[in-house]
Amino acid sequence: MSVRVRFAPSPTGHLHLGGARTALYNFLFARQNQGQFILRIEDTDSSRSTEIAIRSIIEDLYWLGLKWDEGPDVKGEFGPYRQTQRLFIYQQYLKRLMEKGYAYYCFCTSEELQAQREEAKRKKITFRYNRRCRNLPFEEVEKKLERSLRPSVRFAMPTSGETVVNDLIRGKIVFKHAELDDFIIFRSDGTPTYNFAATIDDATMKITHVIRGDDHLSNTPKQINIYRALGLKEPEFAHLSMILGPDRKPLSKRHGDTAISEYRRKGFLPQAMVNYLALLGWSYDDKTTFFSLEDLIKFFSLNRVSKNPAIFDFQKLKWLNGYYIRQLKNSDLLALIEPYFREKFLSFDREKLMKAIPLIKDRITVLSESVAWLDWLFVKEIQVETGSKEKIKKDNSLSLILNAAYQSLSQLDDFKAEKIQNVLREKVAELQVKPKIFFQALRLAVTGKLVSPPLFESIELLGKEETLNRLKSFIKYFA
RNA sequence: GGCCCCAUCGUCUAGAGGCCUAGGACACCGGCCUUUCAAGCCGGCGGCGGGGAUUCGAAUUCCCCUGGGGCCA
Repeated sequence: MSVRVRFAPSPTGHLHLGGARTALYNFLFARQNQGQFILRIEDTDSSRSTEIAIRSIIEDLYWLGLKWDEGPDVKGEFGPYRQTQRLFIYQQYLKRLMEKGYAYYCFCTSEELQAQREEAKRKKITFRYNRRCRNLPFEEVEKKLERSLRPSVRFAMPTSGETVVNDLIRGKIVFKHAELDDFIIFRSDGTPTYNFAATIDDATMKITHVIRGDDHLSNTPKQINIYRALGLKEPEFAHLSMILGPDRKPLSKRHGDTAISEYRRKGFLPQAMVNYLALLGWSYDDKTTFFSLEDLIKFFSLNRVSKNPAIFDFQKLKWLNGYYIRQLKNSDLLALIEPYFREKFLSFDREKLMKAIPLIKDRITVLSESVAWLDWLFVKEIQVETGSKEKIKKDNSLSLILNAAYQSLSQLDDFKAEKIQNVLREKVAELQVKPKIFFQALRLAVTGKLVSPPLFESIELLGKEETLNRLKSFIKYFA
């Protein structure tokens, strides 16, 4: 039987890092086994689900390069792929469960249940539903229904024995039935609960491997019992541990960006995201670090997925992103950073930007940073960083240096980096100043910054006329 | 509170009884290169949560504790 896995997000917000990793692992597992990867939207909580979120999740998954074989936007024979459109299926299976005696109406009110809860608390025992409605006589059920009481529906769990989950990552986990409750599978408003809907979906979509977050581990015995009650074949389970923030709490907004779309916007590359996420909880061996999606399809395996929760390391992601930026062809990098320049400048010289790429390629770690590295090249008037002048030499050598540089450069016809360097170095020797002082002064006058791309190449790019203009006005106002 | 999961450098991890004087990567520190910042190269710092047990021998197996997390309430 061919492998079928799914990623089943709730469209209540953006695709976040944890979800992306789960999707990635599912995708890899499917591809590696020539199986099917399915996208299912768990939008039963319609109050919090939005169309925008669905679109954004889909967009982010595609951006990461994770394509699915069946989903809301890709037809497949097990659809529909949105839970809100599958209500009729849940009702069908609910009916079957009721007929087989594995589900029953529960007329207990929330007040009654609350009272039970409080009593349990008082007696310091664990609250468990007392199963009062489990064996209601048929006539009584009928009578209550006729009085149009709106019952919920509970699943009749086995009362003894145990359910064993053979988790592909964690191994054997035993849950005693005595610990498990007759949980609600249909609410009194006629909507299915998560555990029921997800299970029926997985079963009817013929999912063979459920790879999902750790937070569902405790739900698994309930779900397995639904499969069994229905006589359906259970899938394999693999539970991934969570991604945590630096404080070891589940990753959330207060730890910084958690949405994939945010990373995309700032200029992270999908290659880096995929590589980083793959390594966050999985490893191939003791040294290999770089993996393309193709590599991962080849090398990924569930039994090398780590059991411990992983703390998200933004630094390492950035480092990886810088690495992938350096691997890019210049023309590709140009295309990627252009949007950031369009956002900042009404118009700019695209040729110039292309030529500037080698100067920043080793320096940027996120695409959006390219603007701060090169803005001086495209503005009419540079902004001199406050306090920067004070950081370089304070005596009057500043004007001396800049005048000398002006003189040399103005006499230079072949305005190329190498030539620029030559004449300036001559000046440095002649004036007997430290190269650092000389060049930092010049850098500040030309770019307005003390940290910039390599100076001579920068000056060449700026062009003779503009360079001289900047020197002149800098001398006038600052030196 | 009940049940469940997890535990190796600050972080991600390698490690499935002797190959471990615990390996790699990020971060950090130092050096080289150098006009700044990077990149690159070289080097350094740094860890098996604690206690028992099994064994000739334990990071590795078992038990307890502690800590973190999840689900249910």
